[in-house]
Amino acid sequence: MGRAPCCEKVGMKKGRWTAEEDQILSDYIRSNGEGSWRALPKNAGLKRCGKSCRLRWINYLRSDLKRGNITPEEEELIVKLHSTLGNRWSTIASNLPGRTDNEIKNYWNSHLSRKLHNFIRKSTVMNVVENAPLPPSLPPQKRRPGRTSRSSMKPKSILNPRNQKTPNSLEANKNDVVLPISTKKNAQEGALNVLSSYSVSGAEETGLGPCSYGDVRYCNPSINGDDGVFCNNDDIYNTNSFLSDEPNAVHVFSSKSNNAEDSDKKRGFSAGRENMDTMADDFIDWDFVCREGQSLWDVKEGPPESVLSSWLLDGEKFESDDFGEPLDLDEENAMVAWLLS
DNA sequence: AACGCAAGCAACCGCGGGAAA
DNA sequence: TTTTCCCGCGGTTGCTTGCGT
Repeated sequence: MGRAPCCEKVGMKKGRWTAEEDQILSDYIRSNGEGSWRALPKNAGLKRCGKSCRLRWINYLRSDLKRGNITPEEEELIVKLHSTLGNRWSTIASNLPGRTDNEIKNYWNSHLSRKLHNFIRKSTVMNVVENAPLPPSLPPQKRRPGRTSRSSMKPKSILNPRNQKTPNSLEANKNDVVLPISTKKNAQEGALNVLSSYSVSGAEETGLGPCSYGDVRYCNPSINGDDGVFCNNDDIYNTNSFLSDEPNAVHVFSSKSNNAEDSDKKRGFSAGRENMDTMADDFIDWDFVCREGQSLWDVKEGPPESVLSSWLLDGEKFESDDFGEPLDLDEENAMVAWLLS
């Protein structure tokens, strides 16, 4: 038996709240207090779902909310807490007075996840030099300010033949670089392993190779045994070539496209961002990145492990796979207190 | 100046936990 | 013990705004 709806859906208004609705809700809660959200709309005379009223009050109308940008101090605290708590936004928010879980979640998904994205790229690229020289000069990143778009985080469709080149048709890019490869976590059976890349923008798109996230499982493992190919540029899935003939090595590719959006639209691709995260967990040698990486906010000083791990671990995965059982409330509070100390 | 695209944020949705009946 | 209901959380979506071309 399915759950009963939280409220009568018919006749309920959705979408943006008007100033008038805000006023009604605020007035009602100030005189009657919070709670009884299910009954609130009817009592207050609002044509809104109770959940919607609650959300509006908590995230916007409460008088104790702090407005304005997240400060660097708050950001650091968010990162620290996230490293311990994972995606438990409400718990994190409870340690940031005036901030809501929704606000922090949005901030993480926009600002901080992009930092993570760039950080991974930077940290892995920096290690390339251990095995092979980087190209003499990489074109500077050119992108609009702001976060990485959702669409640009999508893998290229593996279903569209346009996206699939046969290995034979591929040629190594002269800018390709060989990386050490992780054998800790293998991709799906029959797939190639990990890697990373730097991005090159401003060049034309010439086609998509088999080494983007979406395509990696179609790479032919016989090409070079355990080696793998994986590309991660600013628009993470773009790549156009691969070739490797060295054991325990992978190629880092230059990209010839900086606009995955158009390609995705043309192919009708759709995928959630978490898919990328999950796949990244499968493919990336986190130990390697953690060990060698540098701080996102201060490249001169290595970050505390607790902080660094936050950037690199998906909250869910970190709870279930890497850090044992979730903390109970007391342990969690103790951990938070320790972090805040 | 107009258009298109991407970022940011507000809001919605589904689910799980806990309390009450 | 089971069922129902409410609340809260986290993930996701879609609208608005602003920037770049």
